[in-house]
Amino acid sequence: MRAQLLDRAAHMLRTRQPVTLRTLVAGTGVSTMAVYTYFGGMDGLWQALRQEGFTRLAAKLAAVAMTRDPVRDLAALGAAYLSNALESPDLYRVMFDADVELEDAAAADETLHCLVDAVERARTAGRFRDDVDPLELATQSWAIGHGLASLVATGPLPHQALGHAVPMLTALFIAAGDEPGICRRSVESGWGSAAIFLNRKGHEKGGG
Amino acid sequence: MRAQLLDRAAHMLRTRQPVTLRTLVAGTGVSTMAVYTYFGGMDGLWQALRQEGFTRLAAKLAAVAMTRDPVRDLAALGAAYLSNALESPDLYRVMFDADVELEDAAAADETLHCLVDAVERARTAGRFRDDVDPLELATQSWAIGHGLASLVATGPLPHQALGHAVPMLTALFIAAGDEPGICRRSVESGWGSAAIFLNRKGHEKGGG
DNA sequence: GCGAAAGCATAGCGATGCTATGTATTGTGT
DNA sequence: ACACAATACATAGCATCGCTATGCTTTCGC
Repeated sequence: MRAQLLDRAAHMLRTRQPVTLRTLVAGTGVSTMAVYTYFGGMDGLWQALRQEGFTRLAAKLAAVAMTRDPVRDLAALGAAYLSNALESPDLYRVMFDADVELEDAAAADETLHCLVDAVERARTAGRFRDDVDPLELATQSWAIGHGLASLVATGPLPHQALGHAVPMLTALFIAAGDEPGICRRSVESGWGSAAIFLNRKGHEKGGG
Repeated sequence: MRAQLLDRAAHMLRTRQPVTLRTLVAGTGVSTMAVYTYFGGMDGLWQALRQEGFTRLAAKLAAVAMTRDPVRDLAALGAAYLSNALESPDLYRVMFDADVELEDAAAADETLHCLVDAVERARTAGRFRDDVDPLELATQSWAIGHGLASLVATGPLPHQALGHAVPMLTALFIAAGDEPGICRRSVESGWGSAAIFLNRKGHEKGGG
């Protein structure tokens, strides 16, 4: 039942229906009190939705196949991140929008972990300098991804602006010590692994 | 009266009081209808607040003194951007948070204009390559600033994470053709011009 | 000084999230 | 199997939200 309500809330978010206490339970045959027994109120539901968003994101990132090229993997993770943000922009917005700020640092850190790992692999592989702090570079990559995703999801920038991720990540990794030519190829390769979504303008605007 | 309501709304935002139709007019001696005559409703007020946010930001950016070093200026603009976002994080959130998305592209473009100018100056000064698209590089700089500002303003990242802007902008500008050593000095110089706010943890948490 | 129009106050509407109370439904001990 | 306790859910009502309909006051045109 908890999962059913969460799925319904996510679906209503995706279909741009207003998610209110009454509209959420309408159609499920269940009453408003269920929201309180399971989430303790609407705030709890939003919080659970954010957790769900981070969980799905982590799953998407974990599904990215790692290769022998850690820089490529970093770009692939960035592409997966942006792809996920665009698949359900409203859920992505909820993940950062809300005023409730509980245990997000933990969830965000968890999500970032694979990025940190990839940076470490790149460093031990000699692609990045030894003085590169994996957590710092991962955070910077995240900031790039989030900046683009946020600007695109909230309106001001068009879809295709996500393509900026390629030169930005390339610049960041080159500054971390990677060789420019190789880096460019790696990033483009990683980006292409999941960029099908990103290069199409509005692959499915109205959710069916 | 319009300005008074706007200022009060901004103040309530800064002091974390809930901004509702009734709490907004309470204390001003004016009634709820004033909001409708001036803004046409709460949506109009939020929209006006966003406009106000962009206006203040544009003023802050315009107040940055331009120098002979356009790369330094770019970093100074970035620092001003982040400084403004941290001075009133709730207002900054409103600028991008809301579901209302009117004429923001115009306001955002206007705000970005000085960035584009600085990039063009850097290019004509020989700091950047000729094939650098000023609008693209300005947008990328903006994405970095917004990503950091957003992640810090919405919670997950601590204040000091804004310092990531220095290596990130440096990497971006070096990739645009600037000479690494000079670029680093320019960015650090520009960053230092307004970084007093940014390096202090929480310079005035509770608004007085 | 009179009619028109705009600015603002009052009261009430539907909808929101939430809580108090009542009713099943489940689990447990003997 | 039956009584009792605890949890899960439905119903009804509360305060508050943004908004609108209506009436009063001020201001402007002439």
